[in-house]
Amino acid sequence: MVNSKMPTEAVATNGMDAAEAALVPKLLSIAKSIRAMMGLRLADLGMHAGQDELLLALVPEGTVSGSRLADTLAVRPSTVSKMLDRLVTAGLVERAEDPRDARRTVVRLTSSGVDMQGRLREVWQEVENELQDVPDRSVVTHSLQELQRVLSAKLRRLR
Amino acid sequence: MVNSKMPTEAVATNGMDAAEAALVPKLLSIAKSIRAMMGLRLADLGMHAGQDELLLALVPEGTVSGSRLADTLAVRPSTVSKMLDRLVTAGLVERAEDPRDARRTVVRLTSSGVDMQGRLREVWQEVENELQDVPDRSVVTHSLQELQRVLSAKLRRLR
DNA sequence: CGGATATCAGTGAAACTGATATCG
DNA sequence: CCGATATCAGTTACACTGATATCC
Repeated sequence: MVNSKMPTEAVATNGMDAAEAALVPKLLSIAKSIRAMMGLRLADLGMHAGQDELLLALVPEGTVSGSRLADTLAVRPSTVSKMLDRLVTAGLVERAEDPRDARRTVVRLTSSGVDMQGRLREVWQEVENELQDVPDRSVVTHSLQELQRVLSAKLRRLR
Repeated sequence: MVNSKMPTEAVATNGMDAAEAALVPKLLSIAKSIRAMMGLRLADLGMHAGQDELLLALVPEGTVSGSRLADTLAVRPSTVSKMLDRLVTAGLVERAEDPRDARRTVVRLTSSGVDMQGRLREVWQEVENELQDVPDRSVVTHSLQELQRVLSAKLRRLR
C-alpha cells in the first residue's frame, strides 16, 4: 500500500530514497553476518548460535524465570524450554522451582556455566572489535539502544 | 584473550563501559525482534522468515547465481540450494543453466515471484514504519550501511 | 473459573559439514 | 589436476503452534 505506483511518498519528507533509508534490510544483513562470524567461534566452544544469547542473559548469582527469558530473547516460552533442555544437558544451567510461585521455573547458571559465560564474553568482544571502525559509534549505540527498547515493547504487544 | 583478569582495558580508551558501548548484543536483539514481527506478517503470505530476504535479493528482469546469493545472504551455498528447492516448489523462482558457465545455476523470478516481491516489500515497509521514530535516523542509516559493507567483506575472507 | 506459566509433542525451515559430480 | 560451482545426504538446533498440567 506504499509504493507500488508512487515513486517516493512515505520517505519524501526527509529527502531520502526509500532503498537508502531502509533500516530493516541493513539490520537483518548485519545480524546475519555477526551470527555467522560468531558461529565460527562458538563451534570451538561446543556451542551453537543462539545459545550464547540465552546464557549471557543470565546473571551469575541470580535466577531468571522462563517467561522473562522468552521476553528477553524475543521467542516463545516453548522455545526457551527446549533451549534450556540442551543447556541443562550440557551442564551449563540448572532449573529450580520458584519458592514464591510454583508455576515458575527459575534458571540458574552452574559453575561451568559461569565459566562458559566468560568465554562467551571474550568471543563477543572479539567480534565487537571487528566493529570498532564504525563511524559515529556513540550515536549509533544510543539510537540502537532506543530502537531495541521500542521494538521489544511492540513485539510484546503483538503476541 | 581480552578481559579475563583485567577489568577495563580494551574499552577504556573511549571512556565508555563495555556493556553500554556494545553493539553486538543490541544488533542481535533488534534483528531478532524484527524477524519475529515480520514472521507474523509473512505467515499470512505463506512464507517463512528468511525466504523474504532471498526473494528480495533477486531482480525482476535479471538472473543471479547461487554463489552470489550465498554471499549476499551470508550463508553457505548448500543452504541456498535447499532454500531454492522450496521457493521453486512454491512457484516463486525458477532455475536455469548459465549459457556462459555450465557450472553455474542462475535463478530467476517467476511472474508470481515478482508479485510476491511486491507484497514482501509492503511488509518490509510496514515494519520499517514501526522504526520511524528512531533518533538520528540518517546518521544511523549511514553507519549501518558502512558496517554492513565491512562485515560482509570480513566474513567472506573468513570462510 | 480465568489468566499465567512451563512443558511436551510435532512440524517446518534454517544452516552447517562433508561428499560428490561437473565444468573452466 | 586444481579450483570453483552447485547439489545431495545427513545432522543439529531454532522457532513455531497447539495441547496439557499446574498453579495464582
